[in-house]
Amino acid sequence: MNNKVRVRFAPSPTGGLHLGGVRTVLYNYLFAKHHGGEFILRIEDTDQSRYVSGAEEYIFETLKWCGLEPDESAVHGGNFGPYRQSERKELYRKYGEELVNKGLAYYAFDTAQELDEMRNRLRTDTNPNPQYDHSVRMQMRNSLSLSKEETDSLLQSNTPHVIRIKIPDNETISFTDMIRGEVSFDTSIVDDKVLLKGDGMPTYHLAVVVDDYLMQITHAFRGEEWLPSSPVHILLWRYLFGEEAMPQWAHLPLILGPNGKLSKRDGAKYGFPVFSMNWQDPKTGEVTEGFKERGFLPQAFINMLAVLGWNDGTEQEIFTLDELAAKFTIEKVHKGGAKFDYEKAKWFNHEWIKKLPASQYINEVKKEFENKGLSNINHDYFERILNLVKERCTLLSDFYPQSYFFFKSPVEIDNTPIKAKWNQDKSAFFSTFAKALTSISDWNATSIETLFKQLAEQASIKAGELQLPLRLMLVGGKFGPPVFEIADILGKEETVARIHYAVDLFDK
RNA sequence: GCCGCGUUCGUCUAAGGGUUAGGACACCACCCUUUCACGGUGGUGAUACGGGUUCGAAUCCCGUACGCGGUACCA
Repeated sequence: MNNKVRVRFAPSPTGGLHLGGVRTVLYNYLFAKHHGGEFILRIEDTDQSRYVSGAEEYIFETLKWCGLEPDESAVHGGNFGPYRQSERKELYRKYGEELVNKGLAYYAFDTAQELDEMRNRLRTDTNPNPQYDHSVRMQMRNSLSLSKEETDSLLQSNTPHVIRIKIPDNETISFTDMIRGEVSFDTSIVDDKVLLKGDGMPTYHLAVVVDDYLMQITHAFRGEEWLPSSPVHILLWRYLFGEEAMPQWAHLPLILGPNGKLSKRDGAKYGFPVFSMNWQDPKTGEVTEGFKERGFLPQAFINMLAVLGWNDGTEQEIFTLDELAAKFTIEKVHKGGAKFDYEKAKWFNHEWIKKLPASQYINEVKKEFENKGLSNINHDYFERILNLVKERCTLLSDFYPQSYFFFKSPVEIDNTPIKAKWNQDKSAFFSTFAKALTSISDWNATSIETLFKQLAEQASIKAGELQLPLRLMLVGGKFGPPVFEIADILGKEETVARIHYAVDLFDK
């Protein structure tokens, strides 16, 4: 076995991927690339009752959009498959039985009712959540409390059962987390977790250990909600494959919403996306909005997630994926949970819209224009416009309101900003200007502006006083890029037509 | 309840015994610009609390508070 870095992201296909999930993918990916290692995607679909159709496809689409393609997965292939735990079902039982044979685990025949009964019986104010552990295991129906004969006969008659790990009591288990350092637990408060379920599927606890071993995972990153169950996993490693073979672990801090743990409800409540892409629940039809559809660039989304809980030690904040891969180290991951800030997320997107040439996102924007009824847009013309207005756009969806006027002549113009100062002289100026424009031979922003200023001086009107009216004529509102640039792009004919139209309107 | 993890401006964070506690987002002011932005300059604003250790603590130790997570045949 070589010592090449191998990491995995192991989602459970139960719905859309939210911020925290994508960040976990990202950190896995960055760590792998940083070390020239491999990034594996493993689907943890061991709970058939929670399976949601479409969720797996969604995960792959998200990775594609983000540019975080796995080296190995159910769709990318690889030598350590299958990469779906449901397809590995047969593998797990033998490890469970190996543990039972070694006396480190046991068969348990308790029904759901019996478990309820035990918990109700033991529940008190100081122990609201009784566990199935060393203190009660001998009172339950399992291969420890039952005789060998009873157990065998139950097994032979196919009595539904699970395999539980037999957690030793009074032992301290510790490990070194790459982010948190030394962490330890007392096993007497750990319960005898189910390893193999009644339906023959493994639980997460068994599956993650077996698969991380079989897939030769060297470093494992997961959310900090897993920290409390780490002693179970360590014991499993010790019992099955040896602790030396165990991957190094890093428990990532959680991403929080405005009120604690970030949930998709927060998105609806506070008006920001929490999923990477739109997710429609196949059962309820409910749609949860995604960053993609909100108008985020994948580069910005990734960048924002990367620095939510990580920094490279300098003051740099804008990073490309390649830069991140080059600079990412797990030691620089912050220990505390991070509250997601939508305002800052938007800032990242704005920065990326400005940084990238419009050609990188022109197709997405064009799609939106088409949806709004503007089709047959000339590609080069459109690209020029996007580059001109991009610094005013925070989201991709801002491009339409910032530039639709290039494609639609203003019809109703609100002239209140200039109404008080509009007079005969100005009206005359614009008529002269329009006429003069017709004969410009070299049509560009500078020549238009020069002409405009010359004529203004001849008419003894301050050029500044004429700029806002001109803007209103060409744009229809008090916004947009520099007026002469607009005239330049609009072209001679259209510019002149808009001026004539508006002069008539303002004169009324 | 018990166990674990965490805690620096409103938010994301830097500073791993000696700094006027730095940067970014947001906010405010001014400049640039006779649109809206971009940009520039400046400003408001933080080491949760209490004890130690030390010449010296945001930094190390202990306690408290608060937050989050876990306590399923879910992951």
